[in-house]
Amino acid sequence: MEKTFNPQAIESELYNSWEEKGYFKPSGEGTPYSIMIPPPNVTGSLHMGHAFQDTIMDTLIRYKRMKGNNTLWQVGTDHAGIATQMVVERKLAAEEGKTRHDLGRDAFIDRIWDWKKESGGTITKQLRRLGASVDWDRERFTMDEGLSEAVKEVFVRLHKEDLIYRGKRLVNWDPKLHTAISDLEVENKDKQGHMWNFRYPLADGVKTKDGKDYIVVATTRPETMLGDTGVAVNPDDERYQDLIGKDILLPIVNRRITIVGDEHADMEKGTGCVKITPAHDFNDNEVGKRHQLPMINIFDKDAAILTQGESYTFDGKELELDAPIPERFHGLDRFAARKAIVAEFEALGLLEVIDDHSLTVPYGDRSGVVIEPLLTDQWYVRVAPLAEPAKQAVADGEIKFVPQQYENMYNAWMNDIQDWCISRQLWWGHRIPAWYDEQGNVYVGRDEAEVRSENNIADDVVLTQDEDVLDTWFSSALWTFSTLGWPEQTEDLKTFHPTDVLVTGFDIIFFWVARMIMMTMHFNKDENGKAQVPFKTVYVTGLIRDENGDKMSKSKGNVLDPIDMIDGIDLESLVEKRCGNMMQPQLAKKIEKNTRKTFENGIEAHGTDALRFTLAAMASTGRDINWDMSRLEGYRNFCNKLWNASRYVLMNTEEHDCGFNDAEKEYSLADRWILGQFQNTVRTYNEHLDNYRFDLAANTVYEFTWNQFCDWYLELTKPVLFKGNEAQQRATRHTLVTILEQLLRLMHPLMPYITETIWKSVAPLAGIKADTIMNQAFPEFDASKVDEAAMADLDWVKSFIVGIRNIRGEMDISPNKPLNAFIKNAGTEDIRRLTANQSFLQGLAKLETIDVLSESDEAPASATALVGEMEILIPMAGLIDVEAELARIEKNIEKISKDLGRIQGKLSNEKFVSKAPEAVIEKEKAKLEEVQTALAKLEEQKATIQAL
RNA sequence: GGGUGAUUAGCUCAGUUGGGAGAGCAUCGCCCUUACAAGGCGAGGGUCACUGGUUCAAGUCCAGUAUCACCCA
Repeated sequence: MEKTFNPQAIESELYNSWEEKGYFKPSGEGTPYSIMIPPPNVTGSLHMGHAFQDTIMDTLIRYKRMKGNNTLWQVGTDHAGIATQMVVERKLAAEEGKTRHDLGRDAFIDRIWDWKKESGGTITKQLRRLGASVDWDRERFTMDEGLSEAVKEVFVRLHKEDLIYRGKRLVNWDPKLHTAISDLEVENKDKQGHMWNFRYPLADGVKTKDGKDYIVVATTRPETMLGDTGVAVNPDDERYQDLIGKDILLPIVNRRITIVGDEHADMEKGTGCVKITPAHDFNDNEVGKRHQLPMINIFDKDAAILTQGESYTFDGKELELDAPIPERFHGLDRFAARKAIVAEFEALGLLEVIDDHSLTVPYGDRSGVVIEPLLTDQWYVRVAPLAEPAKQAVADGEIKFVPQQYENMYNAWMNDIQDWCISRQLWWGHRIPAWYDEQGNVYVGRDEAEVRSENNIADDVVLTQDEDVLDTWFSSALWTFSTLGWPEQTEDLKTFHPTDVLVTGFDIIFFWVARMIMMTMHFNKDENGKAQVPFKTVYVTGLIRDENGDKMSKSKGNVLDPIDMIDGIDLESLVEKRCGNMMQPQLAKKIEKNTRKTFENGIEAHGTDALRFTLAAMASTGRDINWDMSRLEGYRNFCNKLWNASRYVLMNTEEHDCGFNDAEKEYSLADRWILGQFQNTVRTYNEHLDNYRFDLAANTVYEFTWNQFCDWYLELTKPVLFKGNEAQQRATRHTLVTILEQLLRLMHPLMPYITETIWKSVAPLAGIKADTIMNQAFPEFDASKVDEAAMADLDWVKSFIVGIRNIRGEMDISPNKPLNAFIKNAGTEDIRRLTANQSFLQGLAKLETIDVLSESDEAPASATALVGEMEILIPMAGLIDVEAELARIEKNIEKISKDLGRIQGKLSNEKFVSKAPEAVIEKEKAKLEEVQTALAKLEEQKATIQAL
């Protein structure tokens, strides 16, 4: 074995061999256990968040696989409608100067498939590098044939059940991408803006209570006044009560609109009068609906002013109402229109005041432009009926969130759920299975033939399919069952559904998790007809942020590629990667500067195992993670530690008798101790994994490996291996091999590569003949191997050695210098332990002699260490000066006196003694005695030395 | 405005029935000791955000305040 662990040398080759041998496939035996990967965007690449979640999924899958479950980790990608279409459109524009319209729909879609072929491999390559043990033969894509069938089937069935409908509604319109988006795709940002106060003249000579012939409305969107169809005042507002039902003559367009009384108008806010534009504001829309005001649309698809307002009723019917718009506004963009309208009000003397105002502005999360509420024809899922069972499933504990607090978030959203706008004005996606005849009648069916036959439509009637596609999340919502073959009732579906765990980020609980629960429960029933949940547990991860706690994003240029953590990357390549091909090139300079500052020397290679271990170690419950390179380095060092410990074990066991036979074995105290320690580690580790506490599991195994196995046990084997008899050596070798072999199995789910590599050398020594660690049994706790007496004895040995090391450390005595030790005040138990472990003590504390003093013996002037009541003396002659030892004793006395004070305080408190549980009091009493003894010994030592 | 979470060592974070404040990294000292200098041994470092309450006992439970983050309106 190499002296330093070199991950690159082993990883890819191992992965390929695992994959080739089919180890990732379900075994077909044991209790099924399945996880569906949250499908990443096919044209994207995996970021640290994916690496995090994939590590957790792989850890769970490998853990369960080793426990004998029939495990399936289903892999796949989604087609990411808007994102993908945008990428290909940009590419097309950059390379050929064409738009998708130049190509036409079919040709453009072909281009997207080409692009998918070209870039789709990125993710699968990354997943392989991460060691993800997914069953590649089952890889799915949301746009593949089977899944498209499922999408169609679901759409048609929901439509038949009247759970899908089409309607002219106010939607979130993205004027840049020319598509509707769901409210989840809208990002609300707080902005500083203005509030314009306009005078709206009252018609028919009506006057307000204080004698004015106008009222003042306040608005943040002046341009929409062209589409105003009413003004609302609060019905309880005495200032305006008598104006309800009266008319206003809307300036500029000279339309008569009515004053209505509605709670929406807040008496405290502004003037108490609100203009109502039902076609361009969600709140106004509600008001309009309540008062049956007409809706007037004034914007086109670019959010520029129309030449003529379009008026509708709330049933979506066109109205006869004439809504002319003066020519000077025609075609103006909404922001230009705003300026023009304000200027005109000012010119008319109707602009009262402009106030600064902070407001929330909706932005499209993809396009970054301000979203416009717009009246369009869209398809909707009526979600409320689907939400009921979905809420119930969580309430009943059929689905558990880890951490549990996310249930609140889920419930809050589900309780106030809005219908889901599922149509998108895009080309890339599942085309909506609806056809129109020339009269505009709509028919839904699996294909045109079905539509014709079900509706008795003659062949000569022209039908055209809806141009729109479905929201990507519509197909993702079917992921757990569509990937298993639904609508066919396949064996896979029966075996692996419901799945066990969903591992995902909190940011898509609404987008995906909730919708998956609703869709799955609606379409999947068990043999008793009970709705099936998609998964039993939702493990919600936090976000991975950069070292400053900022969200990682391309535009900030602080994104890290997990592969760069694994393989390393030089600074220039990293700068190029972050600054090249940017949507906002003006940011490149700043990003370059930050990158050069944060990663002065680029990034070193750390290997997959170190990355995975780091991610696991930082995965505490649902909190965001601030990425910390030094943690990664620390865990890479851990890999190296494990590697070298294994080298030591192999060097001392290979080609030796390791006792996997009938030959006599004489186990040392250290052997019995480490076997027990390991069992305790196994127990806690299992518990932590079962509770999804990957951080604690990682810590447990780290602590055992480094602080127990390496720091103590390996050192304790040296005296045996170098000086012991054959039976002793055999037993220690047996223990070394046994512990290491099992430890590797224990760690395999977290660190697959290094464990497999070492295991292949170690397993044969333990008499195991197998190809891979992957399907070895997972270690289970065995109480019979925990020897409590050995644990106590070894604790004593440790304190002895640490005592000597303390003296050496604090007195600057080289660890190489052999010392002579005297023992004072030893009890019979001390003597037993001392004689039984001479070689350990001498070896690890580097002692030349250990002499036990009898009570009458005169002790030389010494530095002292305490083990219980026993004193270890290191003669000072020639080594230690009096002042230094006095200072050391003084420091200890101070420390212990503090403890003493605290304990005495407690025990002299009558309330404590009378109310605290007996066990606690006993513990304090024992502690008191211990501390008092130690203090007395120290004082005694101090006096002795002072007397010199 | 409503809700959730966070605040513990210089940094990143653990701390699960309330009972001696922990880890990794960083810092300081000594050591290239025959598995490992990506190492060994030792050391220093914290009014557990603040205020009040419950309790014999609070980082932990309760109430409030402050700051930050996120979600919703």
